Amino acid sequence: MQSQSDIRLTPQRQVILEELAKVKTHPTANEVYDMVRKRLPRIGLGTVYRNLELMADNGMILKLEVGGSQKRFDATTDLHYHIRCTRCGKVDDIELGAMPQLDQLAADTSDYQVLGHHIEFSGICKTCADNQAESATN
Amino acid sequence: MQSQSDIRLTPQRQVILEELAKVKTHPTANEVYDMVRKRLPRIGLGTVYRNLELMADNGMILKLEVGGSQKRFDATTDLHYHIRCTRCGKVDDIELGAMPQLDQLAADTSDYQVLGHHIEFSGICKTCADNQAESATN
DNA sequence: ATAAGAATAATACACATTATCATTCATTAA
DNA sequence: TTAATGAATGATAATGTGTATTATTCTTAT
Repeated sequence: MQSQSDIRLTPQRQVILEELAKVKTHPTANEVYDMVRKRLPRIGLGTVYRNLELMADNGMILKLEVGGSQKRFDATTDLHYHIRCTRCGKVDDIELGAMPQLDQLAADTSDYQVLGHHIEFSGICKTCADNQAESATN
Repeated sequence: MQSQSDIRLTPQRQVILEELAKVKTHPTANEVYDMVRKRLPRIGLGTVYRNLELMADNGMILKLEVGGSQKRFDATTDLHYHIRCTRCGKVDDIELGAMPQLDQLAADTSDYQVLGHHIEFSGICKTCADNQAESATN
């Protein structure tokens, strides 16, 4: 019944972790694949998927199951919230203090064993808003 | 530039709406398809997808982009939150007052034009917890 | 009744993710 | 050091969810 930190740090896993930690965005598996491939050109896409999943299960990284059709990954594992641009799909952190007490409230009002929560804002990012304003004045 | 309430209520759309309103769960498109097919055996899956999407755009229903690989649909359109069972994938409403003021906070601390938010709790539903307890005592 | 447009059903397609499996790599025990 | 064992990888096939296409059917207005 061990579920933590006994995974071997293969070169592939190390590079995946390093590349993920490098960026402040929240890349999809494919984007991670592209980043990693610059250093390990022969790595397989399956390996990236498999290891991202594994590291997320291990608590080493965070798997974001946000809106949109792709899952995203985050090297920062402490509780924080996100905002997603409905135009371009980009996901950013939102600077808003965590509210761990929500879990207790949810536990009180449901018959679930509550494990956690996530808040996802949606909106239009600055880039997309600017692009829109630009094409409107044309 | 109309985006509201001028869609024709075809028999298919009516049945989709009725079946969705009947359940308190948050079915996937495929589940809606199965429900609707009992009354309209010749309906196509594409029709279900197309119309769920259309009605969501229209604000008649809610499209939930929660964790897991499938989108879910909800006949209740006012702001409320959800909890998802990480075992079976089921999604239930959580009885927790809406916090619309979060949008303002998010707007203050980001350069997004904030449109809304959603809170998704995760946990283990009673059924799954009971099943687990049962097999543990065997 | 007829023409014009909208909606449907069937099907093909696209994309993200998972499964399979032969090969390679790492580790352990002689 | 070497043989054996199991884990991880890379290549590829398969699956599943959702979207696009298109010929046909249905509505509606005349």
